[in-house]
Amino acid sequence: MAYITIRQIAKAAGVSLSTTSRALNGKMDVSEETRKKVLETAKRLGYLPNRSAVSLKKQKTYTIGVVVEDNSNPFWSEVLKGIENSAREQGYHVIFTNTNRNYQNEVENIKLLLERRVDGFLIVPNQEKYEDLLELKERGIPMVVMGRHVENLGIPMVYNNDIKGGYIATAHLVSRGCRKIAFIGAQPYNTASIERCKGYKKALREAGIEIDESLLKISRNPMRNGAMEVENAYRHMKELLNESPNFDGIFAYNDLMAFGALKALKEEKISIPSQVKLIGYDDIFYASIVTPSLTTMKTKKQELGEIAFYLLFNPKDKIVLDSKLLVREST
Amino acid sequence: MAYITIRQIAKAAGVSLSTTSRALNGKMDVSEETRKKVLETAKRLGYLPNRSAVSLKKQKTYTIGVVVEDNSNPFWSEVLKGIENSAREQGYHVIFTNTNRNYQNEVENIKLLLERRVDGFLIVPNQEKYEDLLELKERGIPMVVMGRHVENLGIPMVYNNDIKGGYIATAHLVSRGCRKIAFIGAQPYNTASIERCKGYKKALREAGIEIDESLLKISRNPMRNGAMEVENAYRHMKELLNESPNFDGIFAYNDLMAFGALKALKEEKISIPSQVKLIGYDDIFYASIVTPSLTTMKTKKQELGEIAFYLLFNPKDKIVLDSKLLVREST
DNA sequence: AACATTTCCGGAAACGTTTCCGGAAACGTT
DNA sequence: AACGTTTCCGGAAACGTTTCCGGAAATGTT
Repeated sequence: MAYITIRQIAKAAGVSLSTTSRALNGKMDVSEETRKKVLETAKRLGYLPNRSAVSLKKQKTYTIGVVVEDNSNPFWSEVLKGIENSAREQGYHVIFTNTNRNYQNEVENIKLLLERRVDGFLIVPNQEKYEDLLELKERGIPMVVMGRHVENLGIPMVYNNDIKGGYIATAHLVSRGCRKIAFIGAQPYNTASIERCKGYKKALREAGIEIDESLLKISRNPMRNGAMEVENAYRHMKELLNESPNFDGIFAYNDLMAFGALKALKEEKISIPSQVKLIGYDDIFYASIVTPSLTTMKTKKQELGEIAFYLLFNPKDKIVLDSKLLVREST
Repeated sequence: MAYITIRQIAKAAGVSLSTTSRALNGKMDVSEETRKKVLETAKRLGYLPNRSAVSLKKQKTYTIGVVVEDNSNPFWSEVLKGIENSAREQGYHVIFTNTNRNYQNEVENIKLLLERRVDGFLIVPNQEKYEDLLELKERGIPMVVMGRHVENLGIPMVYNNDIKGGYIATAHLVSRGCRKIAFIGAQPYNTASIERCKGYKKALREAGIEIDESLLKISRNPMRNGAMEVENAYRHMKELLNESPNFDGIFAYNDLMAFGALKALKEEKISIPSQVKLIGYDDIFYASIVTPSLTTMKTKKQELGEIAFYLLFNPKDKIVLDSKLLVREST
């Protein structure tokens, strides 16, 4: 039941507290003989250092806090996995928290993680408000923004080259013969969505296709989780089918939204890819499972997490990742 | 940069350390007047209690450790979400760790969480070895086993009624006219898989169908993540199609494995549900997305997590959850 | 007015570590 | 043999809290 303390080891091994500590921590000021004795009794008694005490003394918790919008979204699950892998390698633990895309939750989560004195923050900001991040920066706590491109904040970030990705995706649809391409976006403040849309427009311009605002759909509804993303895209698609059904291609913000579009198209018996071509973004695992399998932009997910962790202690301005076109049946 | 301590508040408010602490913690031995003064200065200085110090003193960390096989599996993602929701409500944080179904990782993760002095463990044991759990129990630390049925360990658990679920799933296939039903299982030591198989056999016996061992597939390969589950099921399916292709129904251990089966069937141009009917288990979100949409046993996922958390501090022998048949296009 | 009770407060110890500092013993150098 | 170095060790303070305890002041009781 009760944990063994360093003091008990000291007594059992017949040496002082400080010597015990030094022995356990591999410091130099201790003879080989006593070190062995201490290590042996520590093992025998089943000693496990109390990290709270160590943290208090060393002013370092070996814990990092992650604030993400929705961990049940497979994209973020993968990122999380990358973070956890890197963290474990370096002796860190991860406390992760969900915001469900709510600013107040974000603020609250950050506060609680500050009480834990985490050594760093990995954050996906999810509103257009950044006061909380700036306050964090003010405190001088290491932090990095993941998956979003927020300029002029002076906070290190790692994100996708979404403009380029959006461009490639759209150009691919064009190369497949599409001329009336719809874009189904996320919330208006989501930088990834904004930039994918920029890339989309660029590709259209280059192809000499006029941009049709009625084919642009931006989500204004909340999207607290993956199911709601699918649902939103589904609704957008239904609207589009009513309002201006003469499109021949769809670029969805991400795979989840592509799935929603897919569902709507299937219901209307519109065949893919012959009548309409569809491309998603992220290449979450299920993109290869659905029928027709989804053409998408493959992003680096675990790498994103790993790089984010790395950046925490080796800050750079930003690292931008490229995504790759992955052609499947839907285009 | 530096954090405010209780001592600084005391000085700023002109009261003693102990009074400050009492004021902040809502203890009774402090007048309304001084309490207000203390609270106000604490707020003004931006005080955030140091949880390491509190933990050390109170011998309680308000942290629980979760040890799970693979957090990127949507089933566990949902469970995790349930855990996190309950935990946050009660002022707890969650540190979760992945084992990738490796016993050594499990042991290592538990050890590190013990160093953190977590107040409780939520565990998905993933091998047939339970020494580590028993040792944990010995220590008297609250723990509960999730999603697995391990008898005679004296450890509280919450899991699915898999025998019943397997029975219902199989009976459903029978009621749809299937007579030659294959079972695609997980690893031989996975209690959930074992019990679903038991239910499967029971349903067959009751229907007067002889059990054909050649239609039983148990995974012996590692399944470190979701992709490998799909892959394994895919391989099983291919084998089955070679060895004894005269089946007309498939019961897969879970939805991921059902997806793998689906893929193989599609490749062989076997039409579902007309030629072969397919049922999965769990009702992960993507079951409704694939084509044909997947009939499955809907399990309580977030509830599982919530109950597991509840059980930690209100131990019962066990809680068994029922699953519900959800008929979709694949049967 | 004397006493008992209640209300409020401060001092100090404790939680389990790490680390600074000083000193004893052993060794090497002349 | 006297000195300076090196090696090893223990005492004690500190990290930021909570809580026990004793006591002063205020209040109530007769």
